[in-house]
Amino acid sequence: MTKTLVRQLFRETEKYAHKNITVSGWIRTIRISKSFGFIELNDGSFFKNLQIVLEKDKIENFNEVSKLNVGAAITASGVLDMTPDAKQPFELKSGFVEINGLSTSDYPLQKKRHTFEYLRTLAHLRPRTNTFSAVFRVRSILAYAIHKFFQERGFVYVHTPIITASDCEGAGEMFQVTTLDIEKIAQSGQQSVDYSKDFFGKAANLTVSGQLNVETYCMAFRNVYTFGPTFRAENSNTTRHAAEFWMIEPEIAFADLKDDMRLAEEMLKYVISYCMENALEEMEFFNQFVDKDLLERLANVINSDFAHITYTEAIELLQKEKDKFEYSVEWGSDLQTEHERYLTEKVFGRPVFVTDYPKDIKAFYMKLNDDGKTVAAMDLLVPGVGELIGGSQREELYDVLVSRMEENGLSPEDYGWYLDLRKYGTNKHAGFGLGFERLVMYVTGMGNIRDVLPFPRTVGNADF
RNA sequence: UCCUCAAUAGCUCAGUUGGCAGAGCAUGCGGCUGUUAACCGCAGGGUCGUUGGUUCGAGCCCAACUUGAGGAGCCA
Repeated sequence: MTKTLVRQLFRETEKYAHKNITVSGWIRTIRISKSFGFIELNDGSFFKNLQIVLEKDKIENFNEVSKLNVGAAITASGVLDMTPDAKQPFELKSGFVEINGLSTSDYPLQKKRHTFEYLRTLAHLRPRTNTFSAVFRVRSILAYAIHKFFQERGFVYVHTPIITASDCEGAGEMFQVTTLDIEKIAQSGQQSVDYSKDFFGKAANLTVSGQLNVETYCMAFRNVYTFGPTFRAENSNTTRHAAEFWMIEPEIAFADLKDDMRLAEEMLKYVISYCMENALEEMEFFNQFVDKDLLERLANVINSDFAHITYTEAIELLQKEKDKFEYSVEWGSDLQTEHERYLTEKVFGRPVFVTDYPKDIKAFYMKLNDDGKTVAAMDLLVPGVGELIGGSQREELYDVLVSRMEENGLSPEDYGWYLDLRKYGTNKHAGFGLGFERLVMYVTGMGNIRDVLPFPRTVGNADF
């Protein structure tokens, strides 16, 4: 039996109108009267449901079907009827229903609104709800759009390692990876751990960033990107942080900070446009039920040029408005969340690049500017989410990089392979990191990172 | 890690000044010939997060703990 997908019915309606079709899916709602009834079927291929009409005298097992619970899996055949005057454009007048899998009366998803907190406890069932079906289809489409953007421009996709024995990169607390029996070590009472006995012969961790590794491939392929999981063991409990998240890190050779920002802006506009064209129904749903200004805001992002401001200019601007802030603003300290949001939401009302931060609050590998005080770094701030992208031009001068490492308390001998890149054919290069979940949040309007990760891992929570 | 708030039926919530534990939805049964979170009737469903305290009496007041949420820091 050839199955028709509900997506096809909506996308190529003329082709299926008045024809006999067979569909399979799960019951979202069921309404039964004495001699007829309706089933809303979702087959997973499309955001919207197909209404199936059941008539007692046309369906052999009507009584059995009428007792089905929400969540049951069925296969139904019949004629696709056009219903231009009804709420739905068409419906399936069913003549045959096969029950594939029953559900029970304690099915936890009701035909009503649930809180996101409750649905987080049902991570295995929540993709069956409207909101999460929309979120995770958009997540998939966005991931594809990112690959499409970079591949169309000749970027090489590099798989940087998940496990790393590199010393700290200053990007955050790391999860240790070990095959040592820690219970045995604890019981033995020994004072220190002999990592030479560990799997890799030294201490190893899960990666906090693929950047240093991908820079090596940048120096071979010129334009490269990573897109993979990243792990941070920070004890941070916010709507924007997870212990396991996905990051996109492009790196471009023979390029400076301006090229980097141009790339970031083009990429963001590209993936948002792609999503709005390819997830129409989902985006409309978000605009209606999650964030009323979403489509307008995203259209504004696509059509306007991003703003630019240097860190120093931003500090001057914020100092004039200091009454509005809880925290004071001083040159040399990092911008607070309230400052970032004020800049992007109130001052500019669109995405803004803040550039040239003081070197002391940024990473060692960032390009030292001619003033000797700032580095060629950029953060892209967006309304609603805050920092979406962080990037920089990299320090390409061997001696400067070594002294920057020493200033940051790192031993250059631990980074021999990284320094080699400055020894053999160094050139200006730049890159950025984009938190994929923050992008999904920005595009969907969802307010909590736990609701854009299929199975979120946060402090104290690794269920499912 | 810090600050604030919350926890009552399967879900979403109400519960007055400390005095009999409530509603809607869901569930079960019955009704209904075009429903759209269908509708109408009836029924079942509770250790009020946990532990302790104050009180004649605690869902309500107090303390600690647990869990969750929001904000801050850290960051992507």
